[in-house]
Formats: sequence, C-alpha cells, structure tokens
Amino acid sequence: METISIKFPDGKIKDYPQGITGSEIAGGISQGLLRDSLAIEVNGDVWDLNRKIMNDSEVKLLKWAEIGGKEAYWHSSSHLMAEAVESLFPGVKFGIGPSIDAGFYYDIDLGGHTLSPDDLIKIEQKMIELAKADSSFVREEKSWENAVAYFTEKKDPYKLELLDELKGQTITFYHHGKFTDLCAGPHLPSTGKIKAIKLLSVAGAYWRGNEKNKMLQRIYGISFPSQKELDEYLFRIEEAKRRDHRKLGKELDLFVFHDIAPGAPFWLPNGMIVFRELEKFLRFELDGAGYQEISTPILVKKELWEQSGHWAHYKENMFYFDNEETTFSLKPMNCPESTYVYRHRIRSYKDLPLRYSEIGRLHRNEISGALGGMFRVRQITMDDAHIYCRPDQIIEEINSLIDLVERFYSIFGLKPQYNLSTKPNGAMGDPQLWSEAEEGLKTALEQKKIKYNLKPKDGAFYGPKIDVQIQDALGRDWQIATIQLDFVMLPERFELEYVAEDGLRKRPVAIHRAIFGSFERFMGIITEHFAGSFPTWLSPTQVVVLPITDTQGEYAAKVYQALRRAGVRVELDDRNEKINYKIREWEMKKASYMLVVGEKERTATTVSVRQHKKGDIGVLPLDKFIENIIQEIQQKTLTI
RNA sequence: GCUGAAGUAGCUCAGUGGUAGAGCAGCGGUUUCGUAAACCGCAGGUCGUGGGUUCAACUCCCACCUUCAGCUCCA
Repeated sequence: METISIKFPDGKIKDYPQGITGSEIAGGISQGLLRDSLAIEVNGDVWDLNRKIMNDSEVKLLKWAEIGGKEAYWHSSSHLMAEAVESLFPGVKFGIGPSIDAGFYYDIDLGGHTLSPDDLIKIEQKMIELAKADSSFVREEKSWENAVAYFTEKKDPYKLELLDELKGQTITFYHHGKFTDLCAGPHLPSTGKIKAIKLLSVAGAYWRGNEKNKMLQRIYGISFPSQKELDEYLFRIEEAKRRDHRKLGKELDLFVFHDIAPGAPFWLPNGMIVFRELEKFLRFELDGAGYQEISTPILVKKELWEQSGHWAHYKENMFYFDNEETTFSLKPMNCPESTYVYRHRIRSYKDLPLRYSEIGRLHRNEISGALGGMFRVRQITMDDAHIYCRPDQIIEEINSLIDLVERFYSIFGLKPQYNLSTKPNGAMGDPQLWSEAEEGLKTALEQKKIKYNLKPKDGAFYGPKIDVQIQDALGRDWQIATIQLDFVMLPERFELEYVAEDGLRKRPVAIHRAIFGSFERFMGIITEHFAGSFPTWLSPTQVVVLPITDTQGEYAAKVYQALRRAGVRVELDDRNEKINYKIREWEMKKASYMLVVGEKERTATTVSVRQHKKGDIGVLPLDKFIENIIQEIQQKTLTI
C-alpha cells in the first residue's frame, strides 16, 4: 500500500497509508481530538471526517470553534431535520437546507399542510430521537443521470431544478438513516454528534428567493454539542431582545409609533434631546469640514423626478398626488434638488469642490412588510450631502470622507463593516472614469488599513460606492453610511457644468454621502449599541439631584441651579419618596449621574455622586463635579 | 406585497361562549427616610376596527388596520 504525507497546521509532516480518513488521523492523535472533531479541512476544502484522503495533503481538523466545524454541524442538523419532517409528513418536497451564521434552515414544500408551532415541537422531538439513533452520514458519488433518475422517481421538482444547473458534473448524495439528499457536503460522521436542538421559527420563503416562484415553508433552527451551550444561546437571544430599540424607545420615552402614522415615529422630548445632540455634533463637524448647509423643498412637481429618472425607476416607492392638474410628490431623495443649488449660478473650477449638506426629510413608500421600528421607516430624516468636484479631486474627497466616517463612528464606539461595490452590468458613464474611481476607492480603503468586503457589480448604475453596515441587537445588518460616486445621474441628467481653467465648460462629478444614514436608523442603532445607557453628552437626563429629606431642599435647589447655569441637563427630584425608591427609578431611566444630597453634603457644599451602572463613586465638592461633567460632555467620553 | 403569528388599562401580562383581572405607572392621603421598590385608599377598558353566527361574543367566523418574524424589496 502506498503512503501519503500529511502536513498539519503546526508544520509537522507525517506519513499515513493512502486512503486514511480524518477520523483515523484524529483518533491516532487522541481520543479527545476524535471526539471534538467535526470535519477536516483538506488543502483548503472542508471534507467529511470519514472521506478517504488519497494524495499528499495539508490538513486541519475542524472543531466546534472553527467556522467550518460549525457549518458542517448545522448543515448536518438541517439534514436531520429533513429526515424528521419526511418521517412525520411523508411525500414532502425539499428545496435547500444550508447552514447560516447562527444555525440552519430547510425550505420545504409540504403540499397543503401549514406548519404550526406544535408541529415544530413534534419535529424537534423526532430529531432528538433520530439523533440518538446515531446514523452515519454516507457520501456517495453519482452520475448526473442517476441523480436525475432518483429525484424523478421521488417527484421532487426543486432538486431536479438544482440538478439542471449541475449538468455534466459528478453529483454527490448524502445518506443517513432513511434520508437521502442531493448535497455537496461536508457532513458530520454521524447524527449522534448533534446533542441539543431548538427549532426557532417557521416562515414563508420563495423558492430561490424569487417572489414569482412558489412559497415554501422555511424552518429555522439551531443546534449545539451540549444543552448548556444551547441554553446559553437562548439566553443571549433573550438578552438581545432587552436591547431592542423598540422596547427601549418606549421605556425611555424616546419615541413611539402609532397606528395613525405607520412607518413614522413620534419623537418624544427625550428622543428629541438625542436627535438634537446628534444634529449639533453633525453640524459642528461639517462646518469644520467645509460644508455649506442647504434645505430644499419637500413637495415638488413630478417633472423633477422625470428628469432624474426616479419617476421611471422609483415611482412605486414615492408618495404623490394631483393638485389642480399638477402631479406633486414628496421627495424620496434629496439629490436632484441639490442640483438646483449648484446650477443657480455659473460655477468656476475654482469653486470646486462644493459640499452641500442637507438634513432632509424624505418620504418613501416602503412596502408594508418591510417596515420595522426605527430601522425601516417611511419618513426618513437623512444627514445627506452632495459634493460636486472635478475628476481630479475625487480621491482627496473620498479620503476625507472616509476619515469623517471613521471619526464619527469612533465617537460612538461603533465598529462599522465596509463594503465596496463595483460597476454593475449596464452601467452608464465613461469606463475609464469607472475604473479610476473604483481603483481610487480601493486605494483609499487600503491605505487607511480598513478591511472591507468586495461586492462585485453591486454599485449603482451611475457610479461605485462604499457602504457601511452595522449589526443590530439581533445580528441583522443595516446600512448606515454610504459614499457614492456619481458620474451620470446628477451631472449628466441635470447638465451640470463648471468653467475650467481653459475657459471650456466641463462636467463635474457628484458624490452622494450620508454618515448617520438617517437619524431614525442611527437612533435605533445607537439605542441598541448603548442598550439605552447613552454616553453623558447624549443622555436625556445627565444629572438628577436627590435630596434625602426636605431639610436639604434649599441646598438641592442650589445644586440644581448651578448645574442648569452650567448648561447641564439636570432634574431635581424632591418628591416625598425614600432615597432608595428614587435611585431605583432613575437608574432604570438611565440617568447618567445622581447626586445624593443630605445633611453632610449640605454643610460641606459637596455632592455624593452615583454614576449610572457603576453605583456610588464617592463625594466631590460641587464645583469639582460640575467641572468634571462639563469636561465629560465636551469630550463626548464613552461611558461603557 | 407574500407566508405565519399577534393586538385586553399608559406599560407588562392573565383570562374565556354567560355583564372584564393583576402588578407597575397615575391620582389622594400617611410616612421625612443615606445609595435599586414604605404603607393605605381611589380611579382607570366600546378587549385593534367593521361586519356576521348566537338568547348571549373579549372568546367562534369573515374582512380590514397595525405590529412582530421571515421572504421579497431596499439609487
């Protein structure tokens, strides 16, 4: 028998007989490693542990901690679920059943049956039963014709459709227990590795994500190697729900939604404090960065949108109505109107770049099913800006925009995820300009050592873009900031020009950008990010003065007045309640600081400081406390 | 828009074919208290909206509105 040499991650090389499996390699090292291994990476591909290795290879055993290990685990769990569903509902047809970031799902066509929460419990119990049977996952290579024959016999149109695209290739099947599936793998050695299972939800999902196709039922689930890990996961989900901005927004009186205005928040006084602080911060920064603020009409004639192309491409998302023979629309975007500011006089090359910022209120008719708290609203307050520059100024503008984004996000302690989207099919504009711009965006990101995902062909038809995404408490991604180059929409359609050095008229480039994205979405994001405990500069209640008894009433009022005069958002809680009661209440309202004042403090002109989430942090002279908090507010110190 | 689930007091929730319940919040009293809930009392609801079935509907049926999860969408 021939031998092959296997290289391990630590660089060691060992010889094994040809046809050795991952399980045998793991078992040869230790029983513990065999027990913990879920799959094996062979020359960069993830394989089943019991697949034979025939050639010299570089391998890495994958355990739960590795993504590849988790993927195999969850993918196998989805097969196990399919087996359970098939045994309970014979004759069902299967779509696809992959692992996802957290868990797995399977899309299933159950004919006329609609899955109920009770069904999920039954399926879950069946899965546990089947896992205990510890059936091995068996990989089988089949010819394409045999594969088609199998699913023709089984009358599964979905798998046949998938096979259609794999024509001419060797097809792999996986068997375990009574279940057989078309699948590229890899899988666990056997179902017994799956110990703790929870089916989370069932929801409709269009076959292949196309709404013209039939809607299948998608069951989401998650599984873990131990009950303890499952319990911890479920607990984390519950914790995340406590951060939900919809819940915190209500509890902290930040904003409310009402049936009377679906998709548009009522900003409450506390929410407006945060809104105004964000606005103040934004304006201060943009003033310093050479922006000029403008404000353009909300209600405009539809001719504008015909010219911009929105009427043709975006009409379904617009609110419009007729008035005296004229069709008007609420603006869904600010960009076209900013060109009117640009065009209001002749621009010289010396005027550029022109940076117009606008805190604009937009309305977009989002389909009802898309609405969700502050993350997806129909009335949007955008921190928009349009920069008009010469082509030779693009790189410099992009660089300073990335700096601005980085600066903003560091203030909040947010960790953004960058995406770079490049030229889509059917894009408009000079190809040379496109490739230069894409290269420029890429270079800018790389020089600043910013990691990003490349999204090929995902740019707008008028230019490439950099997007910033951030996750909510439940791990869903939301786009926040965006930097979009535009060679076409504004410059061409609105015939923008500047007079160049040589006296000729030339076309500027436009850059659309938002940093918060929208005040609504950003408010939702930071509410969840801070779990409602805003840093002091944003906190609706920065300080509460709490006298112990009426005897300190006068002194407490003096403390309150001193803070007020210093510009601090302060409240005086002189209600006839016990100090414990007040502390509990203000702690839950997440006031940044409580100043307890009793006899000791009154006689010494001091305050006993209690910081939110930290508790009693000692006694300070009143002046010193004011000095500290003013500094904290000015520096926008992060308190978490 | 699609599939499923849900909507009861300001909030969180219980209830069920026979005239609506709790805790917290609110209001009125008593209590003046040192770092996360003092005590007593009062008030509060066309049970999302509109139809239907029934002697009787918060409860069953239908439609609509809104919310939630997912899909789709997301210049």
